[in-house]
Amino acid sequence: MRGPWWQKRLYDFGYRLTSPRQIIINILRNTDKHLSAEDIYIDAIKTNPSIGLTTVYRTLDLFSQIGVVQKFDFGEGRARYELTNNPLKKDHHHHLVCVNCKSIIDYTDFVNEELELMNKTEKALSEKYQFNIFHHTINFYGMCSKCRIKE
Amino acid sequence: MRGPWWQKRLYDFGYRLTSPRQIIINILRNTDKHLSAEDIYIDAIKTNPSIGLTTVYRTLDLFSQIGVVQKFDFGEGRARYELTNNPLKKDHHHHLVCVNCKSIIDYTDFVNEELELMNKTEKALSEKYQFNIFHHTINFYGMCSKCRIKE
DNA sequence: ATTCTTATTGAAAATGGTTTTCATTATCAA
DNA sequence: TTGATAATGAAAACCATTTTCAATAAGAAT
Ligand SMILES: [Mn+2]
Ligand SMILES: [Mn+2]
Ligand SMILES: [Zn+2]
Ligand SMILES: [Zn+2]
Repeated sequence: MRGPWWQKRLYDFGYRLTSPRQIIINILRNTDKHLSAEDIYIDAIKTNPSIGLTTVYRTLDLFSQIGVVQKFDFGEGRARYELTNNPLKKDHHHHLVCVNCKSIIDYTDFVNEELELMNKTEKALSEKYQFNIFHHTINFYGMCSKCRIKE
Repeated sequence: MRGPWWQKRLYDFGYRLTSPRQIIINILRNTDKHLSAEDIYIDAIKTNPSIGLTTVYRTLDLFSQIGVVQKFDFGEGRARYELTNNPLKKDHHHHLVCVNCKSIIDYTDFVNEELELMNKTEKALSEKYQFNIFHHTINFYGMCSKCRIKE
């Protein structure tokens, strides 16, 4: 049972360890950005030109389901993905989204206070509404400095 | 300058008051749900069968831009819309989303505490990252009681 | 009330991200 | 090494949303 945590995750769910899955994980491990399926595909074919975009979608779906990656929709008409435990990233963070150029900033300011409140809220909500809560998102939407200058 | 606030909004931006726009507003005024463009379209053609789905999309876009409606993406592959000042709804609220059946609950528990923290965070973020922040979202994702029973 | 400008509309076609299909290939337990 | 079957890639299908364009209607000017 040696190997990275995400391989254990695959194993536990009865999924196989394949080359495309390893390549995709490595791409996500080596970026601090929020990549789209196409971003990942373009990067992946540098390593193995025979990988299909379909497989990228399927893999990201699978990883989302077993909690290895998180899928986000910031309202640009395409999903973006982030490795759950990315060594290059701040651990738990929230997002600041530019509605104009769609750039995304990970922030951790007040994140401890946020988390404390979110935990309290989560507890109350799960009781009151009988919800089993898995995770949460906090997004701020606005306009970045670059976009404001251009206007 | 008489008339509802959203009509003033149209006027201020130089847009015209049209029949489809009135119909769509009325649909949103009379629901406490989070409607998709198609939901609205299906309801709209009951009042005026000649309305096109294209117009529904264009109208919702316009209303989003001038702040009359809020557009949400809960990760189902389609957008949902909510009137900004809906008399049937709690004023400022956040969302609880079932990842299985996609049902959405508006909650206001701890919303004052949340808002207070969000304001503080917003101030810090807008300074630190030179962002002009317009609005925010808080979503909890989980599984509703009905879906949990079925599993 | 009538005219005129142009914003708005509806139908049809196009777009583009994502999913489905299906025959082939690769993983891994036996 | 073998067999069962999970995973893959290419092509086609899907489907929410956008674009195009000619016809219509809102509302300012007359
Ligand atoms: Mn992030
Ligand atoms: Mn709501
Ligand atoms: Zn920007
Ligand atoms: Zn549910």
